[in-house]
Amino acid sequence: MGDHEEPLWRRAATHTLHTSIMLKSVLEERLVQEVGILLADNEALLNVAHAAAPLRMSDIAERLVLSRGGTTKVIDRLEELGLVSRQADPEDRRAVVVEITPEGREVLARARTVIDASLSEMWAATLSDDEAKVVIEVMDRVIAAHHAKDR
Amino acid sequence: MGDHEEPLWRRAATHTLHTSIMLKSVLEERLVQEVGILLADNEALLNVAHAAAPLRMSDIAERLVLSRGGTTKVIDRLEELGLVSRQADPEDRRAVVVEITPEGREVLARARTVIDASLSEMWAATLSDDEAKVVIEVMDRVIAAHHAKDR
DNA sequence: GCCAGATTAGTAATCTAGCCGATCATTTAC
DNA sequence: GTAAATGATCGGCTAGATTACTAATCTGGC
Repeated sequence: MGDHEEPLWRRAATHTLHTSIMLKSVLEERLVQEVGILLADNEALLNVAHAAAPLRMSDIAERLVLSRGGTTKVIDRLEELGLVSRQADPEDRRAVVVEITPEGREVLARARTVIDASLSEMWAATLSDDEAKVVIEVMDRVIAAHHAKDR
Repeated sequence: MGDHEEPLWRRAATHTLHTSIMLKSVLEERLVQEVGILLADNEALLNVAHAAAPLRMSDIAERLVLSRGGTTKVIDRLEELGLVSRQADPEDRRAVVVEITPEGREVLARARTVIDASLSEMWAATLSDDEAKVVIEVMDRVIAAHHAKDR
């Protein structure tokens, strides 16, 4: 059985991917049932809520790693629910900026509660602070490596 | 800015999720273009190829964290391409077992090359062996915590 | 300055992967 | 032997990708 010789970084990557697939399915199920939004919707709301400056559609697409067409649909959905509003960008009349509404902030708070409950079951008691720090730093570096690559 | 007080395990989880979203989009793009299969197809092939005993549809569904209906479609696709074959399970006539074909093994080898190339760019030089071990172990424990939960 | 072509932002239309529910066949439990 | 449970598939549905399109902005030559 010792003929595999799989590099550690490969196993780290595939385990990360596999864990996230499971994680996504758990979070999405609870979010849909208890809050009525999708995980992508929550991500979009989070970004819109905490951005330093109002975000344009393409900014959101980039942050969510989503196509532009897909982003239009996400914001359509959120606007329909009254959780965000589209505004014309005064600086560029092609662009649309998205802002969160008070209702959006409420939903975001509820989503946070649900997600925290799910995550704490699976993560809180499962890793030490030191391990968490390593994971955070590794993930940051991988993202950075990716962004550095396609420049 | 110190009012956030976000727990480390939460950041670890969300960073993991975000990294995986990016990772999945990169891998899928290359796999589709260079090998002509999806990431889920590759996962299914991998499982079928390396299982100790032939896998049934529901086994595959569980391992891929996929619905049964979705699994039927994945195997339909792979069978259409001649990469796997369905066999009647002699032990349970309701069940279907899936086996990989020689062509499937070839495609799997090509997929591995493509995935390794992508991953090594982003991961190999990015984390030490010790860090990789921490990531692997944490991910294993999270998966275990999940499985323990819904029992 | 100013106009033509190239580029960029967003949307709309169409397509596909995968989820859910219903269904059929087989197996297990009583 | 009948009822409940399980394995797989099929049909319909939705999220998101892709492509085509419109409107606005940028760029280079004059």
